[in-house]
Amino acid sequence: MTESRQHPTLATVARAAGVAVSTASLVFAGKGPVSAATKQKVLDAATELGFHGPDPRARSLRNGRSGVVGVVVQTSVISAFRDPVNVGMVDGAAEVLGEAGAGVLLLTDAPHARRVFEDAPMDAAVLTGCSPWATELLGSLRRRRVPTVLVGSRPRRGSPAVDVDNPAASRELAQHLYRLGHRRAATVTLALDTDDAPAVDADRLAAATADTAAERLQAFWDVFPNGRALAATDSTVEEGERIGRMLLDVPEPPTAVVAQSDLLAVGVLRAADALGLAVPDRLSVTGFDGIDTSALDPRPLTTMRQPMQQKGRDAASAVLRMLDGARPRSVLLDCEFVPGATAAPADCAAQHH
Amino acid sequence: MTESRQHPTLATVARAAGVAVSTASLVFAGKGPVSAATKQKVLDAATELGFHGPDPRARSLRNGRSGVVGVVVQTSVISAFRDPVNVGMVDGAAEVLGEAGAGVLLLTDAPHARRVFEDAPMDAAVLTGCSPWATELLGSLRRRRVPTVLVGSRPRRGSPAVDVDNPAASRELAQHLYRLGHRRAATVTLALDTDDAPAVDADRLAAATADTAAERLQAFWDVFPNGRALAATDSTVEEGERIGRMLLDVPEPPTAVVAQSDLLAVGVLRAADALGLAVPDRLSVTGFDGIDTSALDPRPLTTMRQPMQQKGRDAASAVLRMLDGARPRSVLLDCEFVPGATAAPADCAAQHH
DNA sequence: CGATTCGATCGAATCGATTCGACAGTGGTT
DNA sequence: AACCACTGTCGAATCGATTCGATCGAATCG
Repeated sequence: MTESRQHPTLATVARAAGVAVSTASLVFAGKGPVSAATKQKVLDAATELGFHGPDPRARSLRNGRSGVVGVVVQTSVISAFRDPVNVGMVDGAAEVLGEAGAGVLLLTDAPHARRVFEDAPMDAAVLTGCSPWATELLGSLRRRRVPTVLVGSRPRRGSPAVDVDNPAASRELAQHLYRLGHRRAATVTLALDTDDAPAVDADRLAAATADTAAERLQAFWDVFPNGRALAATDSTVEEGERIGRMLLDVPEPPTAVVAQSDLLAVGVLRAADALGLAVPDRLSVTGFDGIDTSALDPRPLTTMRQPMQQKGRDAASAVLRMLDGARPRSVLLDCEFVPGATAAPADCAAQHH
Repeated sequence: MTESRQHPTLATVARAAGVAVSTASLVFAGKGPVSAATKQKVLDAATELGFHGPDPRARSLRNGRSGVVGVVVQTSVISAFRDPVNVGMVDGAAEVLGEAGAGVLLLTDAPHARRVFEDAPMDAAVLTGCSPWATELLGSLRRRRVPTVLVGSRPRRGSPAVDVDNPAASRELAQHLYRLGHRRAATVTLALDTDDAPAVDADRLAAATADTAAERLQAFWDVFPNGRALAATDSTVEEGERIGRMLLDVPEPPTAVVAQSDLLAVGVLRAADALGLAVPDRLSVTGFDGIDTSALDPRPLTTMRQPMQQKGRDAASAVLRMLDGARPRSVLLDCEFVPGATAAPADCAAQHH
């Protein structure tokens, strides 16, 4: 009686129902053979005592699973989720994980959250992006024997990766411009490393820590070997405009700019507007991602649409398979070319300028 | 020796170091008095065996804390995070929780994720928004004795709430318009309930499930008792434009539109543009939130800036205090009026139209 | 009718840590 | 010399479930 005000546990309920704890457990697990009468007795006792299912903590200790998958995004939540690509990815992952009964533990690589990262109960992890910390975080996860899937980088140390085929997609965009007659092209890359300086040369590419940015730049240079490349620090419209101005506000501006993300591309469009360069007449601009930019700019972007949510879904199912002991292979998803209206044949006047 | 390939546990390490489990535990907890020599022995044994800290699952069972706080957003991640207000809130919460060593479990009120919601290990929860499910979810959390803080709704059933002072802020905006001479005003509300129909009357307001939308509408009607009100289904630019057209494409359009969010306000601006109504000369538009809309529209919005991240931070610290046994009071944050450039004195021509 | 299954239930071990009370040794106080 | 406070260490109980093997009565079979 003195325990009537305590947290009810399986033991409490079992006692009240006059059965063994193990039997009560069977009832809640829905397994084993339990007579209807006993089941009802247990359920009644549970309602009576206000017991609403077994404690997840105890359960997770016993079966070694917490039912939680960590999803690690770069830097802060706010800056990661400013980019619809990340949001789409997390959404896709949350969808699949949710259906499988697993929760999403949102983690960042921020230093002040390292304690959480190290201590958080998680059965598996999805590590997105390519921060300089990624390697370190991956190491920590491997030590803890947490199966990990990478998103947006190459497979490493036995962890499979889910990503789009960046080289193919980027080459397709560059070649599209090349076939339209463009010979003077430039590119705005995503962050390649922690360096804030925009100038990018072959050495910096070789030392880059961000696989995605590096692959896309390499593909660009495969098609335009002498194309100028400047690195943005973030995938935002503002950065796109800033770098765009640097590329376009010169005596002999390029006739085409390949931006490594749609947000950057919109920024380049703004820069072009400000400098009086008509798009696509005088300047062609391509993006990457295929997000909805209609709210940002009326001109539909020429871009590659990448399946963001699918990336999240695939990463999630890979991670779930790893929990079942499988060793899933890396996944390379295809992008889809979106013609848009920001790329056109190279303007003769501009070429002969 | 046969256990050399097993998961190392505290017990394994203790045995290898020749000390008791309890002593080894002291070492990792950094508590109790342990001699430097013993400490080193344990640490060495741990490195040797590849033991990297105690298992969070076991720890959480023992001390009844998992170090995880659930953050519940409405519907899917992708639609919740389309709104910068939610992102800012989650970011603020993640920041405070991270510093306190707690993880963020991202949950949705989606039906297919109910199992996760019920079973997830969490010590406390932050419940955002006012979906029709909120009451039910709150009930479930209370049964599980999970301390909960609400964001964006009124305090309920002993759960404190963190929110901005919607009545005051909304009244301030409406009065601003009134003082500018506007007498024919209309409003675009956020979703009031699950009904998709735009028309809103006093009865619907009385039955509304979304506190925020209801409070803002009430304040609007306090100032403009006969103002027309239409409800959006989402806080998006598209919805703003759709409802904006319904409000403005009539014989005698209002001279001012109060939108309940900045995204809706930008949509109204678009609708005004499309109908040839100059802003702010012929039409004044106000928003709410104070997000950065520069990428969406060059005209700085007249709006109320709400401290989104602060909401998240306050909710997080309230929840942490509840974990310490306190019963924190609800928090009402102030908004800041942003003059912007989309509200101007009522145009005489329009008034006399 | 005795032997065999099968279904329902129970007891006890286990998951991996935390923590409290006990205990031995050490140095200082009167 | 007897006593005390304190430090460092240990053993054992505990958190709340899951699960395996054992048990026992009843139904089935030859």
